Amino acid sequence: MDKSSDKEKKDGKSNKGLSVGKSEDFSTWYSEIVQKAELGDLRYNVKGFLVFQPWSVLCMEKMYRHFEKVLQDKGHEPYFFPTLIPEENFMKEAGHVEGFMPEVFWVTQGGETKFKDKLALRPTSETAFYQMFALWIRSYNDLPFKTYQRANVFRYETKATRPFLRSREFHWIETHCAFASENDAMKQVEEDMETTKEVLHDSFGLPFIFFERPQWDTFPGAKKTFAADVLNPDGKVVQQPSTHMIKQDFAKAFDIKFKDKDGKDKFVYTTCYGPAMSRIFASVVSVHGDDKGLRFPWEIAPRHVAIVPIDDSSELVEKAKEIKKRIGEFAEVVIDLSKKTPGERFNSWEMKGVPVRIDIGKKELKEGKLSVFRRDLNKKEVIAEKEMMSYLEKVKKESTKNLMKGADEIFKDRIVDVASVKEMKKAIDSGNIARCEFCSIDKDGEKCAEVIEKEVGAKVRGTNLKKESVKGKCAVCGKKAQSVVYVARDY
RNA sequence: GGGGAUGUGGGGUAGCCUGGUUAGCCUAUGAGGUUUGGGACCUUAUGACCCCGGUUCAAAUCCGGGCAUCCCCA
Repeated sequence: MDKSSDKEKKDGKSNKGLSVGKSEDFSTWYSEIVQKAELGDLRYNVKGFLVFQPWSVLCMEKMYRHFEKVLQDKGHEPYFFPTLIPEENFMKEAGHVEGFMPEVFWVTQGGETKFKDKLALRPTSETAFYQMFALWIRSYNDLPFKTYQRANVFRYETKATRPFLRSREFHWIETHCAFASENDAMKQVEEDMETTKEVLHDSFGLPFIFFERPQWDTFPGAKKTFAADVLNPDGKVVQQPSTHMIKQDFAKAFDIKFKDKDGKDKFVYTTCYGPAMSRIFASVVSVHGDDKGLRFPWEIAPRHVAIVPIDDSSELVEKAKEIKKRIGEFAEVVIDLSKKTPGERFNSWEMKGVPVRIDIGKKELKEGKLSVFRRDLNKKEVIAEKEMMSYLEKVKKESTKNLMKGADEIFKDRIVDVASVKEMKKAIDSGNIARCEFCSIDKDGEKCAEVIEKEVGAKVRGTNLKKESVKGKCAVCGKKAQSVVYVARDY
């Protein structure tokens, strides 16, 4: 047998499972898991767009529900705004225009009629919300005014697109809020950061660092931008929710005024916050996944339990149904009646990442026991059937914590202090985040940041919100340092 | 922004250099059957050369153009 047919055989087999471990080749692992666990179908024939398949949709729906509940509890009211934004709105705020223009999809025609004023497919909805804010907000009694919507937005990305991580259409929540004072607005920004921690870390198990972005890297039209960076296994960071303290320029451009207690008309202060479900999903996949495939925190698992009857005899199928009924509302259960061999079904549920698998065969039936497998620990054990519910409760309670614990380890030892560009390059090239003293994250520091981009191929992510003491010199230009910044490659 | 590749059934690929039979293989999918405790097997069926032009008796293969996609570097 020659080499090429050996390879074919190997390739053929790998088509079912993953051909590489996550740690040995993350990039290949990621594209494989997207296809093989049926998260998304990339064959849709518009570049940068993909079909979201059930296994990812079910998870993202849960994320949405969770996020929306937290936001509503904190006083945000839900809206659905139109997808189209008139060019006129869009052009009102100069900084915004400059930042988003290169990425906007335009609708220029309806049927045969060419529009005189084209319409933007929203890349974000400030300019849609704000014109309505101007109509709705009258008095200080209307403030704070806190809204959100779940929406899909469109951006003509010029960087390489990747499924879920960066697509030209993505799914997110955007909050838009208005306040009477800058102080109130700043408190909202802090609340947004707290929300991010509650949801992303405490519920979804994703570790991140919140940075204040340098002045040259703020949201177009914002005064200050704070963003959570999640670290990927390959050492690159992914920007997750960001929250923005917006300049009053927007309120002025859209004429959003309120009559204050003193009888005077004043402009509001606005903030916005944008957690992207599709991108958070990408982080859940890449952070929690292992060599066998996906793993999910219980709360956002597409399904919780898969029951695999070893063969298709009616007694086993009946037993599976009975167990499903008994689990009832406690967890979402699928019974796998596909005609694949048991081994293949075991493997495919592990790849798909259900937290618990229950195998039922004649052996279990006879002994009144169940073979159970928990994905967080990849541990298989035999339990008495009557212990089933307490076992599920235990896994529900522990599995998210276990994943979180594993994920928190990621940052450990990955932050390396450096004092020169050379050291920085070395640290970044070996998959770390570099931390150094830096002249300034105001405009003055931009030149040094450009040097870093050019020499190291990485970006200044900003300053950690936890205050860090500065005593030395900028690692790039050698002038007196004012900040400690983190530098990383990003997606 | 710069560079390098590649387009062959649903997915992954061989064939291309050196033009020539019915375009091979793995996988997926449909049907039938034997199986079933960690990625089974048999029979059978469906299904492809990116587009336009050129060279030629003959093009998946060579040439030109277009379109699309992927990778790397800064």
